[in-house]
This record gives sequence, C-alpha cells and structure tokens, in this order.
Amino acid sequence: MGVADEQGLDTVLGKAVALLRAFGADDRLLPLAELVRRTGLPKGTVHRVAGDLVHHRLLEKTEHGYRLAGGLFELGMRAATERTLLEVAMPFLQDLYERTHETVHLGVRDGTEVVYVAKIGGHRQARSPSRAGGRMPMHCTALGKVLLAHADPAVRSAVLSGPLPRRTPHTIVAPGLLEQQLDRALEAGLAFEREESTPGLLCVAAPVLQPDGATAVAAISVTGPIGRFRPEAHQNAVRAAATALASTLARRPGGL
Amino acid sequence: MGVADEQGLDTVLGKAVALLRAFGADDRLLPLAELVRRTGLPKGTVHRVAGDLVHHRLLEKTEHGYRLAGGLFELGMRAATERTLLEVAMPFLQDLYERTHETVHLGVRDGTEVVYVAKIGGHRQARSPSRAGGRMPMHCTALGKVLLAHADPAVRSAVLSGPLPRRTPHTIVAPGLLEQQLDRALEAGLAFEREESTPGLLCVAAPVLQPDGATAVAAISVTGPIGRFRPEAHQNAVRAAATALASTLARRPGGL
DNA sequence: CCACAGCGTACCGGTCAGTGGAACGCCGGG
DNA sequence: CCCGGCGTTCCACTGACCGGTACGCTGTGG
Repeated sequence: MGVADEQGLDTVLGKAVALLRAFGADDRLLPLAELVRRTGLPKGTVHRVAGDLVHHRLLEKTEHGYRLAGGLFELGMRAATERTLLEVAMPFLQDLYERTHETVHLGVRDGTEVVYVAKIGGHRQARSPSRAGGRMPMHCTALGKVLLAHADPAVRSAVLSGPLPRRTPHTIVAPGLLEQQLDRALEAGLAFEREESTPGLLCVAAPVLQPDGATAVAAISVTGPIGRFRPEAHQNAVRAAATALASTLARRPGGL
Repeated sequence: MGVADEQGLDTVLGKAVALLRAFGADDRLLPLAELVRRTGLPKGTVHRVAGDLVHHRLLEKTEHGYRLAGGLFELGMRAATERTLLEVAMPFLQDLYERTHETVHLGVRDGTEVVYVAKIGGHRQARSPSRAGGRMPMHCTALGKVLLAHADPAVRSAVLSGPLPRRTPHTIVAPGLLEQQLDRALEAGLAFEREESTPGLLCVAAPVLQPDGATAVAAISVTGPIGRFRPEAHQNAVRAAATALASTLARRPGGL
C-alpha cells in the first residue's frame, strides 16, 4: 500500500469527502492540525476546503476545531434505502423493544460489513459499541451472521475467505466453524452471538427477507447483557418482528 | 433575485452540494434530466459531477435515476450535535412513547425553523408530515413554539417580524397572538398545537433547557390525532421527559 | 526572558482539473 | 417516419484550485 493511494485525493470533491470521512465514529471535534494529519493534505488546502465545507453547512467551526454539522445530518436522513427502511420498520422495532425492553437493532449489509440503521434502547440498555450509522464486521455479530447466511454465495465466500479478526476470546475465527453456524442460521432463520464482538453481550438476530425468500434486505436483533439476558427467550419475538416487517415491505409499491 | 444567485454554483463543491440538496425530503429517485432542471446546471456537468459523487458513495445510480446513497447516511449519523442528542435522549423518548403510545418527536432549532432529530411511533401513529432530518416552520408547531419561546430574543423577533405562512385554517398568522402564546409557553414551560400545521393533529411540547435555564437546546413533543388524543393528558409526561433529559445532558462533561 | 514548536491564518502565481457547449445514439410516441 | 426527450461522450479553453511560503499567536521550557 502506497502513501496516498486512497483514490481521489487529487480532486476537490475527493478532498472534501476525505475531510468529512476523517471524522471517525467517535470523534466530535477535530482541530485543523489533526485533519491535516489524518488526510495527509497540505495545511493550506485543508484550511481552504474546510472553510468551503463550513460555508455549505457540512462542517461547523468552533474555537477548538471543526465538527460535522447539521446539514450533513439532514442530507443523511434523506438517503433513500435507509430512510424507507427506518420509517417502515420503526413501529415493529418499537413493539419489539416494548416486548423485550432490551436494545433493538436494525441493520443492513454493505459489502462485507454490517451497517446499523437504527438502534433503540432504554435506560437499562447494555453498553454496546454499536451506533446508528456505524459499522461492524459480519463474522462476530448476530446481525452480521444472519445477514451473511441469507446473502449471495459470493459474499459469503468473500467473508469466509477473508480474515476473521478476533475481537474477544469468543470470536469465531475458524472459517469452518463460521460456515457451520451460517448453515444453521440459514436453516433456522435465526442467528446467535455470545460475547463474540463485545465481552458481556449476547444477541439474537432474524433476517428480513425479500418476497422471494432468498436474500435478506435487512435484519433485526435484540441485544442484552450476559446474566439476566437469555437470547433464546426472545428468539420468537425477534423472528415475528422480522417477518412482519418483511411482509409490510413486500406490500410496498416501489419495492425496497 | 437573479437567475443563479444561489451562492457557490461555480465551484465543484457547490455543484456537488447543490446536486445532493436537489433531493427534496420526499424524493427517492431523480433522473439526470430532473437534476439538471432543479439545479440549473448544464447537462454534461451534472452527468460528470453526479458520476463523481457516485464514486464517493454519496450518490447511487440506478436504471431510472440517481438516489442518495448509504455513505451519506453514515456521515450524517456522525454529525456531532444530533448524534449526541439522539443517543442521550433515546431512552427518555422511549419511556415517553411507552407511557403514551403516541408519536414522539425530538427537535432542535436551526435558524428560524425546527429540525426533527428523532421521530418514534408505533403502528397507531398519527399521519404526520414530519420526518427525522426534516424541517418545519416554528410558528405552527408545538415544538417550534416552545423552542422559540425559550430562544434568544433576537430569534423570537426575527420570526415574529417575518411572514407566518398559513398551513391550515387554524394556523396562527397574527404576530400578536403568536407572541401571546409564546409568553404563555415560556411561563408554563409547555406549548400546544391544535391543527396548526396539519389538519387533524394535536401536539404538546416541552423544552429541554440548558443548565442556566435560559435557552432551550432541544424540545420533546407528543403528537396524536384529534378525537382520541388529548394533549393536556400528556403534558406532565412530556415535561418530565424533557427535564430528565435536560439534567442528564447537564451532567455531561463536554457539554452539548 | 527569549527561543522554539505547534497551531491557525493569509497570500499568490502557475497549471491542470474542471468546464459546458455541441454532437451522438437511443428510445417511445404521434 | 420524424421528432422530442433522455443519457452519454467528446474536447479545447480557462479560471478555480493548488500548495509552498510566510505571518502572528500562544503556551512551554530552558
């Protein structure tokens, strides 16, 4: 890997996007110098482009640095797939939460990762690293595994043949074992996770299938802390929510 | 107003942002020609810039046109203010929903408008035009009125002196009457709305005040359909949620 | 007290990325 | 068949963008 092989840094747009993407999932405020470091762009350039972004309300300038601004939030919430999914799914997620009172996730697959579209939870919610709009690997999360099980074979083998980074002592890093679990998940229409992504967390997930029943457009999960939480106790509720959402989506005109 | 006085259309970034913003709150799929019409940019230019945006995962190209892509959603969910607010507030909104089983909104003020940060509701939710990430005028919504009441005097008078577009027969279009209501809202820490933005909808909202108690950083509301829904019945629940959220926010280190 | 390092800001001439008008091929409909 | 609307491609000109350089500020430690 070269020094500046991230494609597109030589166009204004590329620089702008790079600046925005320089903000990690946990960064709130980044000083100009830090943006310079992360993007590798010249200081003057960052100054100028960041200024332009501020002008367009995508970035906000404070005394101590830049932050992603509200305009970005507004645009993001207009993204077609996520918005539709979110609006249609919300009532079902709501029901599921009310039935379980545990953290509820809605996620989709993007490439070989899971993207969380929604996360709802109450005061007792388990401390989980997930965020709406965030990403996680597929092999170590219930959502990921169930999405992968119901995905195109090409995707499945892409993940299986790629590296399976260990995140906890319980993470499944053996491709064979993972494949076994995927088969079982495909059969059961349900996947489990036991401290595979985060210590102390358990999870059940069910797929939201397309009308043809083949691949999954999304998945729903319930997460809780080890101890009080028993995934099996919620599997029916999760599955019910997922299938209900699926049939509602199927009834939609434009699809998706 | 000239023909192309929207500032910044003569820079790549400006064009790009214009393209993204060309997508209204309800547009899912826009053909190239439509983008050309809305932005006023030359066809070739739109083609190229849109292509670049696709390349950066901000736009998605389909057979029938372009749509805002997932990358935008991910970026949007990282926006500092909205994200923090959303994460901290979620449990309180959840509680409120569970207590009322009506549509719950979380909103902030931006300029002279309300921006909805979250909207949660179940299957029985009233048909409201609001969307997460969407905007509404302040004078005709409970959220807007309570935010305005607890806002800087400059903002208040800016709205009062501006036009107050009529949206329904019940919309308050008289500045004097609105001011009266704002005073009452400031005093009561609570604002009501009765079919002022949308026929058939009623709403109560309470402010999420800053530690100093002066201005509001956000507001929470409960909305329901005329008939079964009585705003007064929920005013205590809404106020409780708002103050609880406020004190939780106050306890946060970085503020905001 | 001053040298220094790190930061944010500002300037500016050269150049190449971006520009947009024009022309093309493809439909579908009259 | 001809026509209007669409998406795509091409290309020579030009001004928007580039990034090195220099400045002023602040805190730090020698």
